[in-house]
Amino acid sequence: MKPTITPRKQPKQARSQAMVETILAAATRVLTTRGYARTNTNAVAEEADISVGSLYQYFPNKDAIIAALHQRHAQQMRDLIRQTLADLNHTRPSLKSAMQQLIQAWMQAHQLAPELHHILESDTPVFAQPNSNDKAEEQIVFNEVTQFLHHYQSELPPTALPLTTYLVIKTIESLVHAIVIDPPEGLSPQALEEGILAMVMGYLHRANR
Amino acid sequence: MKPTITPRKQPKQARSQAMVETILAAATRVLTTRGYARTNTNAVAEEADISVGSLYQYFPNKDAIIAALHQRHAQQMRDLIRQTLADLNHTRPSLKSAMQQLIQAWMQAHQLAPELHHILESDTPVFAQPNSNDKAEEQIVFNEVTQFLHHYQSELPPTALPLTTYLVIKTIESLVHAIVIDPPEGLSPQALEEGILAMVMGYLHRANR
Amino acid sequence: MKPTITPRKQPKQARSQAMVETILAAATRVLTTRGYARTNTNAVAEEADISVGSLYQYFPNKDAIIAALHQRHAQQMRDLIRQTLADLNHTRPSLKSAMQQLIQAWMQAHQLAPELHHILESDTPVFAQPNSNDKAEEQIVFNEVTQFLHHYQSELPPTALPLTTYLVIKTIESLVHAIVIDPPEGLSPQALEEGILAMVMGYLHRANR
Amino acid sequence: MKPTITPRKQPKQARSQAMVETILAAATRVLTTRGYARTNTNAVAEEADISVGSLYQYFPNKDAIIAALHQRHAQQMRDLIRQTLADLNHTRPSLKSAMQQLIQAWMQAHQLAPELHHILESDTPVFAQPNSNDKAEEQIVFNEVTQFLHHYQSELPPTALPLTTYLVIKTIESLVHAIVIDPPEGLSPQALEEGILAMVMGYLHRANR
DNA sequence: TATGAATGAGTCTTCATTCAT
DNA sequence: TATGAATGAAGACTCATTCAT
Repeated sequence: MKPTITPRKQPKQARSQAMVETILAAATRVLTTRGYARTNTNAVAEEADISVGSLYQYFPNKDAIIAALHQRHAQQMRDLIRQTLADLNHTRPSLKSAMQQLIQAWMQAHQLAPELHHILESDTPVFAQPNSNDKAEEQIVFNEVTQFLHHYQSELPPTALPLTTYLVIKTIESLVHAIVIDPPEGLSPQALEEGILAMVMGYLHRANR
Repeated sequence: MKPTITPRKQPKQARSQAMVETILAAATRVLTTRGYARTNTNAVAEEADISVGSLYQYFPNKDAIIAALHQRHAQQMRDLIRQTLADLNHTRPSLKSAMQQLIQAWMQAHQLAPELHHILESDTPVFAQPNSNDKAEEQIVFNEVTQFLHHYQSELPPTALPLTTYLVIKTIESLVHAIVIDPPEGLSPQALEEGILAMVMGYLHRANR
Repeated sequence: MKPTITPRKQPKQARSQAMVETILAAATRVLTTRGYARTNTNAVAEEADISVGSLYQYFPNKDAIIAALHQRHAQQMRDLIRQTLADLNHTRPSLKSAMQQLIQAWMQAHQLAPELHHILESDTPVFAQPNSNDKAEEQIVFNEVTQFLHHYQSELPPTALPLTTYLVIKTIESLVHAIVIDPPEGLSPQALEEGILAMVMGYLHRANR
Repeated sequence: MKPTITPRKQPKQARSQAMVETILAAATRVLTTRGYARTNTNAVAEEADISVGSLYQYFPNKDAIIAALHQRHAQQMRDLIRQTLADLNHTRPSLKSAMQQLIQAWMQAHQLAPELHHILESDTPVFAQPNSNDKAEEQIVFNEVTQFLHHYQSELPPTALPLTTYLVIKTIESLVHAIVIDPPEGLSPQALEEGILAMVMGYLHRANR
């Protein structure tokens, strides 16, 4: 029923790519200023200083814009995480230090564009399931974390790694999200970050008890 | 700018109360079937087998219906959690057992109406901040958990209780949410539940190490 | 097409009459406070502290209420004018003095309920033509003024009396209306009233020149 | 509270201007045929043979259309009056002849679109006060008449000119309005027009007595 | 390729009126 | 007779999308 939400043209040419960026930037501004309900294609086009017609040259419909925004933002966050994971694979610090860096990376990822992130998570409808590309990317991060934890396997309790990975990722992700979106009063960012680390390390080291 | 979101009539009389229930039930059905974007007041009225006019006798506008749904659902979830907390305060089992029961309660709470929960969390715009009543209720649960943990203080590391409470609640809540909304393939519910418990217990007992 | 706009029951009984008055008073308040567009039957009923159903016992539809208001107000104004005419017929002062008193009467008539008058004249649709009763009443005033002027015929130029009457009435009525509804800045009420008198007297005495 | 009433686009381009004219013409037809209460935007759009959407491209809301109609009509009337005043300033006829021509101009002005005029005056709510532009235009006519009367000052009684102007304008305007909107039976237009002239001349020449 | 005027289906919301109690 | 909950037709307005230029 709902038409595709993937970009109409693969922006291979620099010109198109620039246009897409312009539109997404405009959409970000409109979205964060007015919220999803008041965001409409005409406003985005105007903000991008192009005509609606041109906008539809690059996106098949309104939701495709939001989807692209979502995707781009998620990609940027993932890139940051993956970069950190790559670094850790080189430096190979202690598990605790590694976890600390990972948590910090996640924190930074959430702070790339906190307003947009907030709106995308809370004010914007989900369009179908995250598409297969997203799923795949998500899986890559999952695999990389699994691999990464594998290096520390000797320190870990003999739980199946996938479960460990899943819980570690979700815990970090969720707690960071909660802290950034709705910072609890009376608890310092510092203490919260240490708390997350304690949570994850407590889990990873529980077997030693 | 946006008008009130609170119910138009305090449904004190049984009749009114029934009407409100009828409308919310219909709204739930429409919302979970079509999603927020395709949910409109006429459809809700039709589903409830009443006229739009009647609907507007009980709710000042469309969003007030969603808000009421949100509130009612959150209330039901909270009630279940608080009931469990009350029970635990009587039985006072071991910390581990208590946590296990608490996690199970949270799981049940999420399964009261998983579809509605999903839609409300992902497809529905936030209407301003959760209202003060919600905030207050949230705080009550927080306080009860704090108090509850207080009984086990001797077992816990000397961290400030509010931070501990915050992290425990958010962790349970987030992980349960993730598991219920998007169950990871290859990991059994059983294992996941144990994993959550391990996560929380690892955190709470980390000091003993 | 539009149903009748005359009161459903001739309020012969005191009880009914009182009810009608209550409703009209409430309608006046609502109308002057909110304007016609925002005046609705439910609001009037509420203001009158009765149920809508009861309201419809006394008026067949919304416009009948406005019509009745119009009629009652016009009647009160006419009564005041006619009273003055009757007085003048007794005292029989000079033409000039008579005209002065007549103008003052018209002024008072417009100030019986200036707000209601304003709304009725400017914000309220006309319902069909003024009904036959109105027409008749209007005619009576016209006749009385004609008769009254007849007494001063010797002073007047030999114009057909109906024309004279028409112009005198319309001139007084219109100027008083204009002054009351939208008082011109920089001109004192006193001066304006004298101006109207000068206008009418200039006209009536023009023949002597 | 009520949003603007001024046209959405300044119809600078010929195309837009034509569209605005089309809409106003359609609105005139609908308004005079059905009356204000039964005039709705969809009907106007249909009558204009355009879509509602297009209508809203040129007018921000329903009342803005009525307001524009009002304004355009008033402008046309004023133009006619002002043209006559300009002519009189050239020819400089006798006061009586001048007044006669002025009255006739006012008569013509009222007959530009008598039906529309009637509806606009009696069936249409006032939208706030006439806007500042209207006020200003009104003032211009007032000033022009004042200036015009100034040329005949020697013939006039020593009344302050503003008062004289106000009364002359209002009298002509009101009587012409009354005659055109609801012509009295038994009185010929000819006689009525002469009557108005006599009224105004009687007033202006009263001092000589 | 870009433009942006035009389209019109779709929604929310109001309120005069009815009628079962 | 009074009540007031229920009705649902009607209408203002938005905005995603198209297409002639």
